[in-house]
Parts: sequence; structure tokens; C-alpha cells
Amino acid sequence: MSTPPAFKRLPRAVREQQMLDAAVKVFSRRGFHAASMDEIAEDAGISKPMVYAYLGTKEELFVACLHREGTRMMQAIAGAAAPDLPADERLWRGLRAFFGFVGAHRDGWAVLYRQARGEQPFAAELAGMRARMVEVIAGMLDHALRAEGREVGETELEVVAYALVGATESLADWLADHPEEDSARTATRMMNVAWLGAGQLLHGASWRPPAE
Amino acid sequence: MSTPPAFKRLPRAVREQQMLDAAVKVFSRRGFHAASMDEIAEDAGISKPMVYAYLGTKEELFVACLHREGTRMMQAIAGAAAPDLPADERLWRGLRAFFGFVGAHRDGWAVLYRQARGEQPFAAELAGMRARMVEVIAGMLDHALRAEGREVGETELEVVAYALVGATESLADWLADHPEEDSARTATRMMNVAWLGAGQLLHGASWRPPAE
Amino acid sequence: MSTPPAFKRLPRAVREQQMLDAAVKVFSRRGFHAASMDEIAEDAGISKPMVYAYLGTKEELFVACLHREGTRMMQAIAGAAAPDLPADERLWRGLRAFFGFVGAHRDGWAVLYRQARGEQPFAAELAGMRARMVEVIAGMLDHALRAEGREVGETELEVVAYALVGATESLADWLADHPEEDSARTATRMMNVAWLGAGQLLHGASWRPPAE
Amino acid sequence: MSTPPAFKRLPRAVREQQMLDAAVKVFSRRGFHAASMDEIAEDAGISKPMVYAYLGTKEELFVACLHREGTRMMQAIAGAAAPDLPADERLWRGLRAFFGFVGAHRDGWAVLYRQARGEQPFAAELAGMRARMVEVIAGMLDHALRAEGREVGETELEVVAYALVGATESLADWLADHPEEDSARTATRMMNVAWLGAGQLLHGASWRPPAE
DNA sequence: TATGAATGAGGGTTCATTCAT
DNA sequence: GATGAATGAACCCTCATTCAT
Repeated sequence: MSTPPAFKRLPRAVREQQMLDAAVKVFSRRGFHAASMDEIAEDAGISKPMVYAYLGTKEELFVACLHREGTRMMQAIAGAAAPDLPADERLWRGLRAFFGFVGAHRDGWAVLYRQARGEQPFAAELAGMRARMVEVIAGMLDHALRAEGREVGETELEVVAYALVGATESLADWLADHPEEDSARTATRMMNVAWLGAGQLLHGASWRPPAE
Repeated sequence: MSTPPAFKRLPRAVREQQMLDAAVKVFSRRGFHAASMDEIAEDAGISKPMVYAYLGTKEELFVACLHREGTRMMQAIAGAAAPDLPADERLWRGLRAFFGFVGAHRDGWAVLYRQARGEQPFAAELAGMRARMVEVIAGMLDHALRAEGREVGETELEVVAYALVGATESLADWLADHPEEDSARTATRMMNVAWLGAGQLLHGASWRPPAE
Repeated sequence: MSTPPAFKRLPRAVREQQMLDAAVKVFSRRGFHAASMDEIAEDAGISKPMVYAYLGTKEELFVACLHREGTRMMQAIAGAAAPDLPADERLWRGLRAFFGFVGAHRDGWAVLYRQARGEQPFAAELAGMRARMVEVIAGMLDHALRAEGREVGETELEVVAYALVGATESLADWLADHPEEDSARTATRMMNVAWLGAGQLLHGASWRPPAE
Repeated sequence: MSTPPAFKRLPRAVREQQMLDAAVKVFSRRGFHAASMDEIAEDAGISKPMVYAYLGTKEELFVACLHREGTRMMQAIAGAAAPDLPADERLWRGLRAFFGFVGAHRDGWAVLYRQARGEQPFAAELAGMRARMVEVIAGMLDHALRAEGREVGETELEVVAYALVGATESLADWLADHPEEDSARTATRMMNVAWLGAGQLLHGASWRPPAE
């Protein structure tokens, strides 16, 4: 009798996670607008008013999803890329963690992120996530650069980070369409593109537009 | 009475373009779902039933927008990247054309595209656009490789092209959010990341994951 | 063929009146909150979206009712109380018209007005109506006073008019609850209370509080 | 165990008063429908089920508010207007008490009363309150009349009482909008209108409609 | 006693879409 | 060809009310 029976009345924290799980699932399947609160509630096995009581408006719910999933992903990446490793290894581990996460949480991040980009009300939340991500990546690069005595402007770093993120997302899509591919191998591929390019940059190589 | 009247009722083709102009404007300002057929019709200076008569359903209308804008963009790129130039110059010109287009048509492409990525019904159309782009880029790379007597597996090429496309799209978003940035400069930035990395790859360099 | 058949597609102006008729009826039967837009639409023999298209929000609809009924009432009163009559006769005619209106439009005025008094969003509209009424009555009294060479401060007039309006409204409620009562008789009753009191005031009589 | 515990949990009567206080506050601020049981419970610092356990349904709760506030007001008035005083002084004291009460309990009666008039379910309760009020006022008047050897029909008395109540309420509103006015002065003003008119009536004066 | 958890029911509002003129 | 009139279908959200602890 020490194991509690499967209660119907669950404590708030548990129910909130259930709701978020359902919401992430439905939002990613249908898209923000097409998702209905009814479906989310039903999928969470609870009535609609509870969703409103605990997580608020549809928009607020979406932001909560974004927040939870974003945080999980950042933790996965940050946990993988120990700051005392050399830059390329950190990047490699980070990428591997990222692709692993995206592969495992197809619903969670990739789709929420894609949804969010299209809708204005989430600009703020997204900007925050993006900023943290860019910061992490730019941090890695900057660290490596300084180790070699080089320095690059903030905008430069941001742009590189942006490009890496975009390329990574794109490969994540590609991975999603090629289930036979293994995520580690995809990460390696990404490293090949990213690191060789970024590595060149780090070493001072630079491409210049031809004279017209 | 025998001379044709000065058309107040414009010919169908013209009307359709007006509608598409209005639709592109409204879709990008509001997003696909938040855009209303009422607003589009009003903005086009025409009644709603006409929109349905000429361009069909809201989804069909959006696809038509996507199609027109996508075609325009592909033409802009294709026209810029003459096939007889060396690969890096073709890529550079293509990128410059792309970023130039995105910069000039903030409404048009960048935003529609961002919308479309989030919604399932447009997956097909989008996949098509992206496929065409990947094909073009892969073609460029392959061309360059063969010119140097090298050859790379199809999958490799596709992956690299995918990554480049993703990085480029990501920078396009970045450009859309930084109106003060010059589009040619953004293209140069992209080249720096892309070409140095891809160029290394093409010449046989390769990064390998560390032994764990 | 000259008499048009009973069309189903009626012009906007007609439909708006039908909707207002239905709204007045339902609002007075159920009260503002308990009234449902569904019932109003059904009673008007039309679908809900038309109500929203023509008359807007539930609140706006209620205000429109208030406005129409209030205007009708003011016109009835103004038309009855010709400005060239002596003050008591003007007041009498005004009251008779007022109670006549209330008796004939139980739904319209008495109830809407009763509803409106309880709800904050309509305070402005109501205050406006009451202000116009107070102004009219104060005007009558002032006119009469000046005809007798007397003059009273503006505040005094306003207070008297306010009291008269309140007493009248209260008797209108009473009338609404006593359908067997004749409205002219109620008007006479009101005159007895109002005029004798107000008349005394006008002639300089005044009551003073006893020393405590 | 035989000694009653030092109540932390307040005795029922006290809790009920707290709830009524909160309910009166919320009902008058929001109106009956817009008021939510949640807000009332929260404002009372107690959980919702307790409200239901102690005071029943929302409607029953409102009736309880109406009842308590109405009773308080009647007591204030009755306590002020000692039955052995002359009629005008009784009326004067009653009015002063009424305005004082309304001024001091802006939340309390006047607002609840206004709410109640718009909603059917409270017709019974309201009729009762009104009857007591009319009875008190009519009692004053009747007393005075009989002292002068005159007698007036019940309906007449009721109508006069009604008009006085309406005028008084209206001046209470006016007072609310003119905070610089003192309530005793407003009561005096009301007396001027009411008593002079009613006083005339009591002494046999009467206004007659003109022949048409 | 006291409350957090839970819900059935319903209301306002909007929209894509289509007739009938 | 062109449009005002019209609607079915949902969706978001709230609330009074009640269990189960």
C-alpha cells in the first residue's frame, strides 16, 4: 500500500507537465493556429478549463511549450559541450547533442521553433532563445579565437553562429526525411561543412568578392 | 460605340496580379491564418467573390503567392549565376542575387516563406522550391568538382547543398531582421562561411570525429 | 409585378431594424447578460454573423438599442411639449408623452433603461440621455421662472430637474409593473407631486431644516 | 476535550459576515453577472466550496446581500425618524439618514438595488424591500395626513412614496458625481422638492390637467 | 472543517465560403 | 462580370458548481 494508486486527482505539477506534453504534440502536428485547445485538453486527458486554469491562454500555453522545450535543448547542448575542451571538440559535441535532441524530440523543438518563427506574438520569446543559442555558439568560437590570439567583431560572430544554426536546422530536416541515417553521422557531416569553413575563418582565411 | 471602351473592368490577368499583390502584402503582414480574405479583397479593391472566382480557396491563393514569388526569386538567381563561370563566382553571384531579392522584397519572399514553413498544407510547394534550389547548388558544386577532376557521391553533394541552403535561409532571416544591413555584405558574409567550408570539402579536406 | 415579392435578401437598412427589434425584445426579456446573441439572431430570423456584421459586438448592439429607443422617446416628448406653452402645461404634456411612451413601449424603454442602469459599460450612453433630459426640464423651468421675473442659480435648477427626472423614472418603473394603470393617470399623479413641489419652489417658497 | 477549542476557525456567523462583505463589494463593483464566485471567495479570504456551503448558490448569495444591506438601511432610516415627531421633521430626518447611508455605503445598497432591478430572479426580494420602504414612507405621510383629519387612498400613498424614492435615488447619483457637495445639504435640497410638493398634496391642493 | 482539483455547459466572436441579384 | 447578403462551423474562453482528499 505504499505505492500510491493511479490517482485521478493529480497534483498540479504533474498535470502541468501532461498538458505541456500534449500541447507540444498537438502544436507540432497542427501548427499554432490550427491546433485547438479542445484537442490539446483531450490529448492531455483532462478538461479544457484545467488547461486555462494552469497554463492560461492559448498563446501563453504556446510560450510555455517554447520555453520548456527550448530550455531542455539548451541544457542538452550545454551539458554536452564542456567548456574546457578545445573548440572543435566542443562544437562537435554540441552538434551531436543538438542532432540527438532534435532526433529524439522531433515534436518538441524543431516544429515548435518553426511554428514560432511564423507568428508575431512569439517574437520576443524566440529572440530570447535565439540569443541564448547564438551566445553559446559564439562563445565557443570566440573562446577558440582568443586561444589563437585572434579576435572577431560581435556581429561577425553572430552571423557565423546564425549560419551554423541554419545549416544545422536544415540538416535536421534532411535527417528527418532520411530515417536510415544515423544522427551521429549527420552531425559529422555537419561538422565537415561547418568546421572546415569556420575553421578557415578562425585562421584568418577569408573570401573576397571578385572585382566586377 | 464601336470603339472598345477604355476598360474599367480590367482583363483577368491584370486583376489576378492585383489580387496577388494584395495577398502577398496581407499574408506577410498578418501571417497566413491571421490574414482574412476580407482584408485581401478590400486591399485589392475588389469584392470577395471575385477572389474566389479567380484564384480559388485561401490555401490555393497562398500557394499562388508562394509560387509567383518563388519563381521570381529563382529567376533572379538563375539570371545572375551564368553557368559558364567558375563555381565560386557562380555561387557568389547566386548568393548576391538571392540576398538582393530578399532585401528588396521583404514582404514577398522572406515572410511568405517563413509562414509557409510552419504550415503543413504548403509542405509540398515548399519542398519543391527547396529541392530546386538544392539541385541548382549541388549542380554548381558538382560542376566545379568535375572541373578539378574530383567526384563526390550524390548524397555528399546533397548534404552540403542542404547545409548551404539552410545557412543561407537563416541569414536571410537575419537580414530581414536587420534592415540597416546591406544585402551584398550579407552575401559576402555567407560566402565566407560557406565557401571556405565547402571549398575545403571539395578539395578533399575532411574533419573526423575524435575517438571517444 | 410592381410589388416586390417578400424577398429573402433584404437590404441592410431593413435587416438592421429587424435586428434591433429582436434585440430590444430579448434584452428586455432576459436582461443584458442573460440575453444570448443566438437568441437575438434567431428572433430576428437571421444568422448570428449578420448581427455582428451589421451591428457589431453585443455591447455595441445594446448601445444601438439604447440609442434608438432613447431617441424615439426624446422625439415623442419634444414633439409633445411645444415651447410656446406655459411651463406647467409643457411639463404636463411632456410627462404625458413620456408615460405614454413608456406604457406603449414597455420593452423598449423601461426595461432597456433598467438594464442599462446596472451595467457599467453603458454609463456614458445613459448619462448622455439623462443629461439631455435634465437639460430639457431645466430649460422648461428656467423659462417659466424668467416669465415671472424670477431667477434661480444653475445648480438649483439642475438639482430640481434631477429630482424630477428621478421621480419620473421611478414612476415609470411603477407603471411598468402595473399594466392595468392608465399612463395619462400616472402622468397626472406625477404632476401632482412634481409641480406642486417645483411650483412652490419657483415662487420662492422654501423649506428649511429645523434647528437641531 | 470538553472545553471548546480557541477558535482559529472562526464561528460560522463571523465567516458569513466576511463573505457577505466580500460579496457586497464585488457585486457592486462588477455587477451581478460579471461578478465571479472566484473573486468573491478570494476577496473573502476563503475557498469557494465554503461559500457554497455557507451561503448557497450565487443567486442566493446575492439575495442575502440584498437582504442584509436593505435591512441595515431600513434600520438607519427608521432609527432616525422617530415616530412621535411631526411629519416633515420625520421625513427630513429620514432623508438625511438615507443620504448619509448611501454616501457612507456607496457599495452597499444603492448599487445592489440597481443591479437587482435589472434581473428577474430578484423580483420577489426586491418587491419585499420596496414594500417595506414604501410602507415606512407612506406611514409617515399617512400619519401626518390623519393628524390633519385627511385621508388618502393606498395607491396614492404608494405613488407618492415611489416618486420620493426615485427622486432621492436620483439625487444620490447627483451627489455621487459632485463630491464637493455635502450630504446634509443635498438632503435639504431634496426636502425642498419633495416636501413642498408632498406638503401641498397633504393639504388638499391638487393639480388638474387642463381641458384639451 | 476546508480546499485543490476538476468539469459540463454555454457564450461571444470570427471566418472561409457561397447564393441571389 | 460583379457584389451585397447570408451562413455553418468552429474556436477561445469563462463560470457556476461539485468531488475527493
